[in-house]
Amino acid sequence: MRPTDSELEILHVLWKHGPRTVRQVNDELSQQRDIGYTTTLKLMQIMHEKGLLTRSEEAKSHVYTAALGEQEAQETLIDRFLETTFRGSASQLVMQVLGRHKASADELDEIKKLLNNLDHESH
Amino acid sequence: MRPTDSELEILHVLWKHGPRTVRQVNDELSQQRDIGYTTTLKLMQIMHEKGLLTRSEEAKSHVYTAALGEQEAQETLIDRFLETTFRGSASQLVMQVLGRHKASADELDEIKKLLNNLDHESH
DNA sequence: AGGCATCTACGAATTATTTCGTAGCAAACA
DNA sequence: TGTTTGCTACGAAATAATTCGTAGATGCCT
Repeated sequence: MRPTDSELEILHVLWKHGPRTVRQVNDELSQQRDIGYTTTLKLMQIMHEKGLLTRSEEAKSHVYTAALGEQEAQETLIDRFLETTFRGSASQLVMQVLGRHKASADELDEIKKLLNNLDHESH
Repeated sequence: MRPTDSELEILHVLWKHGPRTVRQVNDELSQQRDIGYTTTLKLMQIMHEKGLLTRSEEAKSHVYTAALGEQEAQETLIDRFLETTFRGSASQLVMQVLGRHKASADELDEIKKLLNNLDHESH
């Protein structure tokens, strides 16, 4: 299941805040950009059909929940991005990202730690 | 200028082999998947309109060249991907990629070297 | 009860992308 | 010269993604 960009916007809201109604999601999205209520509604209905969201219909306003975790979604998207943009070369992607985007010292340390672990595994 | 997935396929061919005719690009793409000649032609014409490709019309078969470098294109795409999928957190992206995709020992070394350089810059 | 607010569902317009058929032109060939 | 081959240009269909208007239901408020 490959979320589109608009679908990702919605998923981000649900990942961050937990289960939400269309109204709540729309309020959040409205802060970021112009978007009509029925647009959000339709998107979430389609995502529900696709299985990206589950929903409880008990209350008058349905409450939606992301059907997949953030990591899980990111994995799918990375695979695809890596393939289309870097022809599968993970290290090339990493190098470009590190070269261009700032990471804090702590984050750099974390990455180094991870690298060392990878080294040990391969010995 | 944001290349689509199909456009990227074509750019990859041109980056790898240098200037090529529609026929040559199509021959290459045909090895990867089913695609009609006029599909490739149309795509490349549109990319030309958009300014993604330049072309020489001297010969009967036009010769196309990528108008932007591979790195340059990757930068644009990374920025967007980082934003939509990781909400801008570069280190999170790097961690996920390293955790999930194999890189050779040499590549890991290169990444470490880069990390050390980044460290020094920040001191 | 009557009117207002809020919700869902649905249809449809719009835009972008991908795909390919057809037509017309020009060079190569028999 | 007439036919075949290979090219470009163009139009348009098919698909996907995004957007929003309208209609109908339900509950709330006076």
